[in-house]
Amino acid sequence: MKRITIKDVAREAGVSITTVSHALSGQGVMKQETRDRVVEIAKKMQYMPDWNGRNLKASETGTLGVFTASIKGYYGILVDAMYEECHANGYEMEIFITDSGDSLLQILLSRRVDGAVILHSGFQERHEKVLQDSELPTVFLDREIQTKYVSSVLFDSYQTGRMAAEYLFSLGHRRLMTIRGENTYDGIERHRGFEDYLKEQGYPLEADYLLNGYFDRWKAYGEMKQFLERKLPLPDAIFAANDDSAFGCIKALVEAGYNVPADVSVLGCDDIELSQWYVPALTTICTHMTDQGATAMKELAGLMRGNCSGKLHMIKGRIIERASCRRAE
Amino acid sequence: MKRITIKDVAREAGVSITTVSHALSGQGVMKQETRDRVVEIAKKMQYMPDWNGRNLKASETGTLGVFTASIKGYYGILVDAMYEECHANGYEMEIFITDSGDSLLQILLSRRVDGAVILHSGFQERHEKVLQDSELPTVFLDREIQTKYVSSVLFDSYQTGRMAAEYLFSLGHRRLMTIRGENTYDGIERHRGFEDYLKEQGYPLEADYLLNGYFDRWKAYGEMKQFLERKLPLPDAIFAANDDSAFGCIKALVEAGYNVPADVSVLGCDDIELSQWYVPALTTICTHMTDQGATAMKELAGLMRGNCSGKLHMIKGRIIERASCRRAE
DNA sequence: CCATTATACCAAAACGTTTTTCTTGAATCA
DNA sequence: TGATTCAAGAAAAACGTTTTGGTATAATGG
Repeated sequence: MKRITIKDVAREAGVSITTVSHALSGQGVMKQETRDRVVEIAKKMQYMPDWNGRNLKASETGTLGVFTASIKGYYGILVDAMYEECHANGYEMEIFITDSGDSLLQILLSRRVDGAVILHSGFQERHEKVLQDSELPTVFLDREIQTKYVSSVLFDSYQTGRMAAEYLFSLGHRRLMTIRGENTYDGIERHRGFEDYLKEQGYPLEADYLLNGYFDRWKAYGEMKQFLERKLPLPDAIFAANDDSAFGCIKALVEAGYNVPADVSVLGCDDIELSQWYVPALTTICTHMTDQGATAMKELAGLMRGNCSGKLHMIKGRIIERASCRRAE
Repeated sequence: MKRITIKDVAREAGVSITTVSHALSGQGVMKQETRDRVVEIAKKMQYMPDWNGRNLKASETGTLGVFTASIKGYYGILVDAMYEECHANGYEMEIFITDSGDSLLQILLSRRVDGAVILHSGFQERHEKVLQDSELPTVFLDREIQTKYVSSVLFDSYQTGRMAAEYLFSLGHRRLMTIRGENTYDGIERHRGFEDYLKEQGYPLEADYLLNGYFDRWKAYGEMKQFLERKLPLPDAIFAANDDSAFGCIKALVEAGYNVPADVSVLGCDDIELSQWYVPALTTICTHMTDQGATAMKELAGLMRGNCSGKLHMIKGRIIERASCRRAE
């Protein structure tokens, strides 16, 4: 690959590289004519300053890094929201997809980003320590860390679980089922809140009515199908840990000849775009994913401007009533 | 932000920076004891070689760049597929989201990527010329460019449009409607194929039966609703330029009291994940999006290994029969 | 006419690496 | 013993920039 450097431009223009640099950046003093000529030549030669060379010298790169394990589905929405906010604040955004916390840290320390948003379950305590030492402004999106240079944005999963139970209770349902997502911190918290509320109300969750959906449509579909084959009494209502498992669950119910919500109410969680398009339109708890991503990036941009760190933004769920839940007679 | 450099390690270990570099990379000759000690110290200090410094020297960075205007929806799926393939080939992947072809080019030339996949409608002819000069191995995912260093992966949109018409014809439908996506090259081609086939069969598309959906659910929904208010005869079948507009279209039909497919068949295009979950399950043309992304990255990886360039991978659509289309009596 | 100032430009240092070349002292060989 | 090789490591150059600190030449002031 050929690379056109500042030297090439300097040679072509018959000036020093200093002059080229100054001409292009608008710095220094020189004849307007020289400046124009150099700019013209640089343009004609399609010269673009090398990012490595430039930023080796510079202390700031104008770039914020986003570190995640995936940009699929849920993560894609978060990252996309960050992008908008990042640009709105005049920063470039770089996305780094990494498998492990180790590689994350390596990239974090070796690449020149001015700040970072981290959304990675592989990031562990030992990594936190190193991050702390690096003094890089950082926002975490999936855990609570508040130190110097570090803020976090958190979704209140426990409260959401409680909210789900409370809502279904308020509709008059008492025999509840849940399809939990047990593979993430988020899922565990949602479930804990749900179960706590039921226990407090004196209707603790029965073992047969706890299904494992792993936040996955097909897993939830399979679990539900299996449950239906056991011919146990149908629950009044089901809380699915996310919209995806709600869809899987509804599919199994519909295929077995049941009607949602006439025979059983189903409550989802997330409010992904599909939910309003589904038939029946899904009643769900909005987790404000776009808001989560935007808030994280906004907080980071604030940190960059010197705002005080150590903040915690707690984002709360909100019930979106549609057609998949109904009041018990 | 504090940065630990090779100098810091050298000072701490009481050796030269050369020795540190050699010790860490396993190069050069030195006492095993020295090597071990330096490695140990570097680890303890959490030293990570700076990417800028390193790659300023190196000719290859082991990184492939993906250039796109968005990672939302459709694009997210493509990019995600690329990521898998990229890592499988031992490369790191960097995603650059840019607004314009100009900024794309700027990043392309200034960042050190070994190769690039471009999926950006803002990339224009004048940019192609510059790219050509740079000799960077590149794969385009949305247009046909085949030159030295450049290959392309294309979805056969024209053929897909024909296929759609042919399929609906084969079901016995004659009065066809289409909701086209006129804002992209892809959409224009799909539509052209669709209309050509109808013309050839002697049933040219009537003007009232051509709706503009811009590949968008809500736009399609609005257009369809507006059409229904005009009380023109319902078409036998509708070809929506993508699944999203199919959903919008079906929603409008259902709200107006019609049944899909009993009253009208609807054929989508893309086969996004939701399609099989929708009610009715959407009959659609699979565009193999994951395959498109993976193929592009695989081709790029091949280019990197010196495979000959200038290839064109044409990906064909395939009808997925589900529940939204039925045979005419 | 000498000292000062302004103009227009350039040389060199610095950024953090890797790599090539060089130095030093010890060991081996003839 | 003097020449040669080897080991272990260091100095220096290179990568492409920006920035700091010059250096000529011309213009100005007294």
